[in-house]
Amino acid sequence: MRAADIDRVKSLPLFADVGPDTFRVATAGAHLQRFPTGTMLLLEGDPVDFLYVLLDGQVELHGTWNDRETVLAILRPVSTFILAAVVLDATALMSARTLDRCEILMIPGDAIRTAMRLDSRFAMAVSRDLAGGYRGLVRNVKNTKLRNSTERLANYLLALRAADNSGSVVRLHHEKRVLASLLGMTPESLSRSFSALQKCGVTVQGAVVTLANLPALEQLAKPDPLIDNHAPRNGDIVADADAEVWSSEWNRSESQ
Amino acid sequence: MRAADIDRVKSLPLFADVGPDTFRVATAGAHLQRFPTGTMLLLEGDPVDFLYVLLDGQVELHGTWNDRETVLAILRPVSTFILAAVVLDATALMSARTLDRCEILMIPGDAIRTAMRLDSRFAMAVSRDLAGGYRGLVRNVKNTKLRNSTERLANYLLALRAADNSGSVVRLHHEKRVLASLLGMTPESLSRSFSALQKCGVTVQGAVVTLANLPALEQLAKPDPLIDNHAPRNGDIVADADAEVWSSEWNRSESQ
DNA sequence: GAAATGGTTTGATGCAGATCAAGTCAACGC
DNA sequence: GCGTTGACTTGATCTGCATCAAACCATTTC
Repeated sequence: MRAADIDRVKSLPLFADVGPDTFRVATAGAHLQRFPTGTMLLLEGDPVDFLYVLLDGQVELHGTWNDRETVLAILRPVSTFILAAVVLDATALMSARTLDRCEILMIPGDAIRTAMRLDSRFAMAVSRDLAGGYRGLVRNVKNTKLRNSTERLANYLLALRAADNSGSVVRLHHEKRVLASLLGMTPESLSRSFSALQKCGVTVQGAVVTLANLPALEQLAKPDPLIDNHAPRNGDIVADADAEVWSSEWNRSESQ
Repeated sequence: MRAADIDRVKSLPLFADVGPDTFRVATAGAHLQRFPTGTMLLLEGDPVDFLYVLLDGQVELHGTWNDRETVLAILRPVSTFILAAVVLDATALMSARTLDRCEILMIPGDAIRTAMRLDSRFAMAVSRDLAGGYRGLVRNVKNTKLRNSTERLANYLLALRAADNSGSVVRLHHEKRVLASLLGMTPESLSRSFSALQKCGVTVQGAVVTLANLPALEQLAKPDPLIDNHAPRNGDIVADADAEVWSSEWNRSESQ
């Protein structure tokens, strides 16, 4: 593992707060691995032996039932996943598949649990990570139960814009069919939702989306800090505690 | 607080593993309170100052957006809620409302965070609790995204049966309109889903539901251990680790 | 360059579930 | 008793989204 990679791992919220000794215990036996596109890293139902740290590429988490499949989250570097299963030493509830060539650090679950036992600061960091992931999922559930598909898309676009702090042009980070499943709709419906947003100044060219009329888009989307983590708090300063920082997608969607 | 109540709190997974000293720190300044039916304990957006432990009665957690409202979970004793917000010292993402007269222990968030810092075993217990809650929500998301409303109802009934290990007669624990919202449908649709299940031997009389043809119901419901926490693991012994134990509802739906 | 491939869009149609509106039933109060 | 209230059901209708099918378009492959 390169020194630069070690720094990137250390800079994760999960490890930011721990001393070098705990860091050594936690990452004992960790190994870096590269995977080609489309690799199944983990199948739902499998026992989970490692905490995964995505350093490069994209990973999709999905679930299946009765021949149906749905995308639950898409991860981008640097993020950890299946922490919850590691903490409980349980089997995976979601499958993980690489969407690109990926570079992933795999940390034995035992090492994580040992480090937690030895260092309450690390255990607290794990708790904070899990709490943030929990709240991300609560937001996700509210999003799907309270909004229709066009509203979800509109808010997704605003969240993208906020995350990449881009101007009026945002780039989609993944294929539209993947995005559709993530947003809980079919590719056809996504396509039609995009056209429905034309009246709010939204135009699409491949992966490039132009938001020409932000006020109109926001009026339709009605972003809400209690659902969309990017949305502005009504008042004042952002509390340090809300370093929870992430919605159900991309970066830091702590998983399982 | 009565001695019996202390024992009930101690028997929570969150506290089961900790020594008497940590328990004393954690519950310092805790006070027991009674609330009438329909009391708003917490409004989404409010800062969360206490960890709540429901000792008696039922509490509904719900979320709102744009004049729409949805029930996210229903808690039954003994369970804790809003642990995630307490850990992060953040504002609530869900509102909490009593459905009955309730008896609730309120533990200052500071005390919880202090106890975590002092005792890594307690911090690990918090992590396990949050991890279990996280996985409950993952199951919930899979349930809503992968199943239609009749399938969700069928699985709900099977879960009820398993939780109360009742025979072929189960009792609904709450009003049908609340159940409908929890399952992500309207009361009218719930009513029609119940009639749709008649062909699987399901009959309803008020809160009493009779499951006269379990095999048929299961064939429609297709319960899955990766969604429904009650569902039988395919093989052998249930791992201790899966003491995660709960789906998104009733008991132990660790919240926020 | 032609053909094949795979993602995306567009159109026509169908259906699950929401909405709107009565109607039923039980509990409760005066 | 009788009327009120509120939960639940039933029926008629509407609509958002899925499904099915074809067309489109960019890449890749030979």
